[in-house]
Amino acid sequence: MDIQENTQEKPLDFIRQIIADDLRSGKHAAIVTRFPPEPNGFLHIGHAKSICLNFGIGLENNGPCHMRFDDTNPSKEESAYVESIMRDVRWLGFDWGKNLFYASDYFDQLYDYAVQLIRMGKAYVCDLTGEQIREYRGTLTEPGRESPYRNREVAENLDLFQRMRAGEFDEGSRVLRAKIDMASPNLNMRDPVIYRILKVAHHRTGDRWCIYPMYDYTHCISDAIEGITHSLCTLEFEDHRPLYDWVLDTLATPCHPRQIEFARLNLTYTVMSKRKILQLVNGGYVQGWDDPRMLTISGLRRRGYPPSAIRSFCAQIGIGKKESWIDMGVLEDAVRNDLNETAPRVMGVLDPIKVIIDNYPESRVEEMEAQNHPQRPEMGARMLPFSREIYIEGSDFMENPPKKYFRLGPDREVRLRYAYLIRFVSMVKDEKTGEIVEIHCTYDPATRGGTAPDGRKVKGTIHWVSANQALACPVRLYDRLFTVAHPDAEKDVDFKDYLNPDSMKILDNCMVEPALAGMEPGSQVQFERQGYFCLDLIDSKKGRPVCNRIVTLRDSWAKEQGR
RNA sequence: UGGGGGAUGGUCUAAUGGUAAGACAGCGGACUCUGACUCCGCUUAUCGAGGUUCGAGCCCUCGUCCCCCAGCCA
Repeated sequence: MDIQENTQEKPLDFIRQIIADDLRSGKHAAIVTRFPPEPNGFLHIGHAKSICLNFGIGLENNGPCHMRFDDTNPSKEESAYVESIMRDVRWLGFDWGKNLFYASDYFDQLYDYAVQLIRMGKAYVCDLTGEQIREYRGTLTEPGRESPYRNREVAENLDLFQRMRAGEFDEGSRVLRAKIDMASPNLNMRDPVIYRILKVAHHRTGDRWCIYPMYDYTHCISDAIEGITHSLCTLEFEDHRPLYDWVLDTLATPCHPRQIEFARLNLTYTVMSKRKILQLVNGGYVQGWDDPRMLTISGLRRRGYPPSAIRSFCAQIGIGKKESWIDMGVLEDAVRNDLNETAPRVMGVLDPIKVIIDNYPESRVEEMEAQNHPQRPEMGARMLPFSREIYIEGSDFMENPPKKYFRLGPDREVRLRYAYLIRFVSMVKDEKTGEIVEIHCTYDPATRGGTAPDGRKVKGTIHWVSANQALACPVRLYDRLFTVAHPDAEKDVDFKDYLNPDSMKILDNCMVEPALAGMEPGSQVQFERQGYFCLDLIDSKKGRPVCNRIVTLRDSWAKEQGR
């Protein structure tokens, strides 16, 4: 697979420029990056940006990109998340080869480094409570005060730290802190906690440890151990960089990677934070983490997004330091572009209305040849059964059509795609409801295939399925989860108030062409004139498809009507 | 009123002292057996004020606005 598809001719983003400079100057002969998720939740489209960046840079420079789980907080982490994260990254098309790591692999080394820090007089065991530590830390504008335990002897610190590890003290009773500067204007430098007691089993190390290292201390050392050259993270870690550098400058680590921060992804019409996504799942607003309306990787997969579309989206939005909101339309555009190239075309009628072709022989069934992709003849053709009774789309007939309506109506002629020209004769309405229940037409036998030998022009072409051979197929129409571009913009309004009540519509009466019966769950198709759909991975069975709408086609008629 | 970042069309991204470019959105048109695709055209931007320079989005100065930081989370 050519994963570099969209990275070829674009100008380099600022991170890739730094990397190119480092290569050119000889600072580095090779590049090593890493993707460092915490296994405490599912990956979403925002992570995809980071994945594409880190693995993309790896691919471009023939350098590895390590997969490293940042698993230093066992109270939140589970191996189930490890599995799902690996699955999602692989599905996105990336491969870490043998470079699978866990921060927990480094617990022994991390401990040894901490002992070194103590020996250097650069770390101390502090007995202050959490609350006291906060009080001593000072505020944004006032310096902090030194802990009364700050000047403990090295020997005492060593002893206490060893006993912390041995489990002699209660959770929360003591921590190990780096001794830096309580007056620093950067709060992260005011003697940050680097180890805390957590009497919790770890998903990988079990009960071996009851003290666990903190992120700031762990991440930089893990990077250094692995020989990472460029450690890419999001903007909120900018303030942490001085601490990242302090640890690596203080300790004799194998190398000193450079941390570079970039802006995280924000998308309109959705929420991105783990906390809010969790609320949607736990509150039953969506049907789980892989609900097709969710922008989790698993949700996108279930929705039918090809990984290549997500990759090209990530390439398109670029990397910068400015906080930005990408319009959902850009993501949708990326899927349409991708699927337009690859998805076979198919006939599917979502809101069937029966058409009876009065002059067509009752028992006859013809086979009409239909292209699988009009622009790609190499994708071949299939045969569509045609007969006297067919279904067409409810919206393709109007009793009183407005101007510029090209479809079927009284006294009109339209083309049935790949079949015949038909002309309206009459319609039958339900006596009680007034609803149109069937339409009678005649066909022109001379127009087989869809072209009139007399050269007469027919503006409208509509899709159809043969009533007898059609396959009933439940369809779910998905739409944006929220009705406003920035659902979580207002602090005093619950973002859930903006949930789109029509984000999922379930249609039970859809009729699709028989070819769908032979398709594998997960396959993507275009229902001509309607949109891209996929056969649901879970609910579709061979021969009994259930389809999800991935995205609609652009629809200039709908736009016209909206005016 | 501490520290760290950031400001280019409606939204993203580029221009690395030398014609402000591309994508998405929008508008208009062509083509069309998908009102799709494709193609053509158009509208819309350098936060402000000074300065340096032949020349500034880019360099300097002073402002303005926005974001992040006071977890024993990552």
